[in-house]
Amino acid sequence: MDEVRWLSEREQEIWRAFITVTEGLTEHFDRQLQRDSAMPYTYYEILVALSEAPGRTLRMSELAGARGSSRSRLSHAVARLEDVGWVRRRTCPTDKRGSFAVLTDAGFAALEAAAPGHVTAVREKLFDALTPEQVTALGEISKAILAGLNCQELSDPCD
Amino acid sequence: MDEVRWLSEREQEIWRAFITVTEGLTEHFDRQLQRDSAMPYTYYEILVALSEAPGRTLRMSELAGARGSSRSRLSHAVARLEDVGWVRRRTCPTDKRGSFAVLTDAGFAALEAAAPGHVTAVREKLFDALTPEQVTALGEISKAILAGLNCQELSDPCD
DNA sequence: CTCGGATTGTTGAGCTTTCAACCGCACCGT
DNA sequence: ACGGTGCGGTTGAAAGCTCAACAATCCGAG
Repeated sequence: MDEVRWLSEREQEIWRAFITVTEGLTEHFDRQLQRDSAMPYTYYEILVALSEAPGRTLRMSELAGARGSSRSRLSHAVARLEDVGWVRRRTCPTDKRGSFAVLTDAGFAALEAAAPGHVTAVREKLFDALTPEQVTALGEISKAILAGLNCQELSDPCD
Repeated sequence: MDEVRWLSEREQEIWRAFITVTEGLTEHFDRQLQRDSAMPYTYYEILVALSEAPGRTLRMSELAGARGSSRSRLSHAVARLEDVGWVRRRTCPTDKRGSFAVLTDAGFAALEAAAPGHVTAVREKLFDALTPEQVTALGEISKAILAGLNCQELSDPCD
């Protein structure tokens, strides 16, 4: 089974449209947050995750795992967020290898300030562009793709 | 109309799933290309665009505009692609400001070598995960979002 | 013809991400 | 207790992207 199943004309068109959308949306949201709130989208995600956690605190590994971020990336990011005073690190008492990341009041305030603009952008550019049926379909499509993505990063097909 | 239209529980769930998918897919494809063909996805896109152009040649601005890339990004990228010998620059005879980017034979060969793996990844992770109806829906959804994205980067609503 | 503004493309600095190497600590078997 | 294995997290270098500034050229108005 060495044969490549190339994309048909129609599939190519859909693929191009899809990839253009993902790039366009992420760029749009990233720019909006950077411009209005001086943070990249990935940092916004970190602040959100922390704000929803009990005690606004998460282990580094949980924070990394919650979203698909690598440990290294998160470590750098949290270092930067510490510099601007939005996050603080605390050592874990029960496991001295571990680290907690804690959202500071300043960080929470920054998130509160950033949220309206971001949510508005998401609504305008994503939900307002779609019919209710399309929104539903998008949800199901996303879950279907996610299932296929997570099933293995190992090498072999999951079916 | 200063009120923020927050996302409902359901909308949040869909949004999260969608953003996770886009991040997951782009990371997956980027890794695959980097691992198997030593190029990031953005470079792959540049090679594809050039390979489809007449004479495998495009003006820098056309190349940038074809995909949503900034001039700066493209300039850096082409510089790098020139270093590895996949692209060559030529000055434009009719407009001395302009530059052509030309795909070399080595670049075309690299693209031919990279394509099967990439297309296979796209098929496995995207198309195989969806039903035919979902594929159709994804195409329409993408076009709808694109229309909303392009209508203005200026500032004001397009409706 | 000439000047001013717009266009094309490049450059360098700063920031984020990735990759590989690494340290310290926990856990487990002996 | 001891030693190995592996986890949790950090670090530094290299690579890519963004942003702002810039150089060179083109174009149009006077």
